[in-house]
Parts: sequence; structure tokens; C-alpha cells
Amino acid sequence: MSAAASADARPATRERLLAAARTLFQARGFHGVGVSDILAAAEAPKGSLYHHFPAGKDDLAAVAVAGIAADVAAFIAQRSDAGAAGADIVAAIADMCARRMAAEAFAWSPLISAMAAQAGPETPRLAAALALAYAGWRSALAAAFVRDGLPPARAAEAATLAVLSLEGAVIVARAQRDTACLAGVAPLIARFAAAG
Amino acid sequence: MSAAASADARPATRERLLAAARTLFQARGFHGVGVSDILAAAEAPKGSLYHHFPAGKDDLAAVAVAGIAADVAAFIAQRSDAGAAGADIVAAIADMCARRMAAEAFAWSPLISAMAAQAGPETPRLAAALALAYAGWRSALAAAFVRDGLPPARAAEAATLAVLSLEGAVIVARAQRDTACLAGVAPLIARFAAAG
DNA sequence: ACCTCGCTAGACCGTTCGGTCTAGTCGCGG
DNA sequence: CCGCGACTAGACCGAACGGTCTAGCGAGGT
Repeated sequence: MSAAASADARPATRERLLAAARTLFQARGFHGVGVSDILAAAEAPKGSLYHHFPAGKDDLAAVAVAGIAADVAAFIAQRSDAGAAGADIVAAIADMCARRMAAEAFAWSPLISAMAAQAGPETPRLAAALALAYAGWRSALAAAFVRDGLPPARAAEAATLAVLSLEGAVIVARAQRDTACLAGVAPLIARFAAAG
Repeated sequence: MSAAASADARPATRERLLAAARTLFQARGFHGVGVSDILAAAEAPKGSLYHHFPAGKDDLAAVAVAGIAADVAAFIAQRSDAGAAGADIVAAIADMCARRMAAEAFAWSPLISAMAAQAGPETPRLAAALALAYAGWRSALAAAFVRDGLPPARAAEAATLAVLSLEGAVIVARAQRDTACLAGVAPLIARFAAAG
């Protein structure tokens, strides 16, 4: 019945909406993007949006953030499973962010900082998705640091600091139109993780 | 003449507009605040806004950011002149941020991250003010680290990392409604500054 | 053949957006 | 006393906002 339908019923429209929402929200933030912008980018009519995301813009943004969060978490998990050290994973993320920001001429931000600064009580779903995203990245990175031999508490702290530094670096890099600051993040975290 | 007028001609309206803009932009970001919100908070008519800030919202936001930047830079300079170590200044900023965020129930952000994620080509003045703010904080903190005995290049890097970590911590703290991550920033930077 | 229903399609709604413009008030120099 | 420029005041503008609603398309089941 309804459960079976969810397995294959992906008529592309929903995915197109999500893809457009991801890109646009990362570029201009939640309030900087109108639903009509998303509709135009996805080449979808308004009815489809409110059919797939009944709660509207908040709903769409929340799912978009969840998608970004999942992608980054998968990236971390993949590297972690391959045996990469925590600091190396952080370095890989920073490098990826730097490349993409430069490629987009700083008109776009990776991760979710562009939306994180604007969620409020008016956007409960988005706020929840953001919190969940950060929690997920932290735990994924913490697992990598534990594997490196750090005690759990210290691994959790290193993971938190890594997430926060990456988000901050993305913001500063965009404001200054210079990815240099991203390169310093991984060594910073590596030093934290290495020292007793 | 015009030069003399600028010294005392502060009829409160301009300042009220700036104060309201600062608070609201920090709480909801550039696109999350309407000019009418600012007008209402400042109890000023529309004519006054466009008299004092001819370029409108972008203008107002840029000056508001410059004000925040100057306040933080003054805070750094004051502590630095008093002989505080760079890492201690970072700790003081982080503590201040944590206190104010908790006091405002996470409905408001210190520093300028809320606006930094949304500036674009449509808001050139704001974008310039943001870049200038970060550059100012970095150089002010770098001076403190140089005084601590770090070589200039390393002091500059420590300052950059400090700024970026603070902004990132503010964002993550708000998203998770928990100031805990702010407490880790200063030790992180201290370790970076201390180690050879 | 027909009916159902998931989905598309876009006209339409009231509100609010950032910004402009004219009128009027006030203090100050001539 | 007059006038002039700085500033206040808010009506007004077209555009865009997020969201609702009805109509219709088309594949699948019976």
C-alpha cells in the first residue's frame, strides 16, 4: 500500500525540487531564496511543491539540510571505514569545501552555515534538521577519533571542534573571498588530537 | 560647517536605527529582517532611514556591521593593552558570547555570522563591511599573539583560526541551543599558540 | 470502458517587501 | 523676520512574498 509506494515512487520532481533547494539555500540562505526561485530552478509548478512538502518552505529546507547532512556523514563514514585518521578526514572536507567555493566564485557555501544562522521558531523543522546535522557529523567524526586511539571524551571534543572550525572557516572564507583559512583547520585539529 | 556638524549632530534617530539594526540583523540575518521591523524597533519613520542611509538596507547593515566590528576590536585592543595573552582574549570573547546567547535564549547571535552567510553581489556594502570586520579582528588578535612572543606568520595564523573558530562556535551553539562548544575554542587556540 | 487517485499545473489570494516621493516641521544664519 | 537646509513623517508604489485552491492529466486497477 502506502509503504510499498514509497520505495520506488520517485518521479523526479521531488528530487529536482530538493536539488534546487539545496543549491539555492546554500548560496543565499533560507530567507534569501523565494519559493518561486526554487520552483523556477527545478522547473516545477507550485502545486508539486506543496504536494511533496505540505509544510512548505520550512519543510523543504529541513529535508534539504537532512540531505546535505547525510551526504557529509557518508563522506566521513567512507573515509573512516577506509582507515583514514580523523584529522585526515577533516582535511579532506576542508579541501573539498575550498575547491567548490573557489569554483563557484564564492557565490555559494558548502555545509549548512548559510541556513544555520537564520533558523528560528518560525522554522521549527529547519532548526531541528540543523541540530541533527551537527550532531550527526560530530558523532561520525568522534568515531573516527576514537579509532585513532583517543579516549571517548577527548574524541568527542575533537569532533565538536572540527565541525565548528569547518563551519567557521567556510563563513570567513566566503566573506573574504579567500579559501586560505580553510587550510589551517585540519592542522589545528590534528594538533589538538595529537597532543596529550 | 559640515565637518563641525558631524561632531555633535547626533539627533538620536540615526543611532536608534543603528542599534535596532544591529540587534535585529544579529538575531535573524540580513534577509530575515524587514526595514519595517527596524523602523518599528527604532520608532523612526521611513524618511529618516533613507535620509541617514541613502543606499537603504544594504547601507544600514554595512554600518551596523562596522559598529559591531569596532566594538569587538576595541574589546580586543583593551585586553591586549592590559597585557592579556592572546588565548585569554579569545577565552574572554567566547565567554561573553556564551553568556549573551544563553541570556537571549539562543534567539540572537553575537558577532556577525548571521549576516556573513547571506551577503552577496546584491549587498556590496555589507559584503565589504564583513570582510573588513574579519580582517580587523584578525590583525588585532595577531598583534596580541605577537606580543605573546609568536613569530608574526604564526601569530597571524593563530588569529585567523581564533576568529574562524569563534564564528563557527557561535553558529553551532545556536543550532544546538547549547553553549558548551564555545568553551572549547580558547583551549584549542591556546594549544595551537603554545606548541612549537 | 471507466473510475480512482497521485501528481502536475498555474491562476489567484492577501500580505509584506524595499524603496520613492511629497509635505511639513524645526532650528539657525542672514 | 525670513528663508533655507536638515530632518521627520508617512502615504504610496510596483513587485515579490509564501501559501491556497480548483482543474485536469494520465497511469493502474477492476
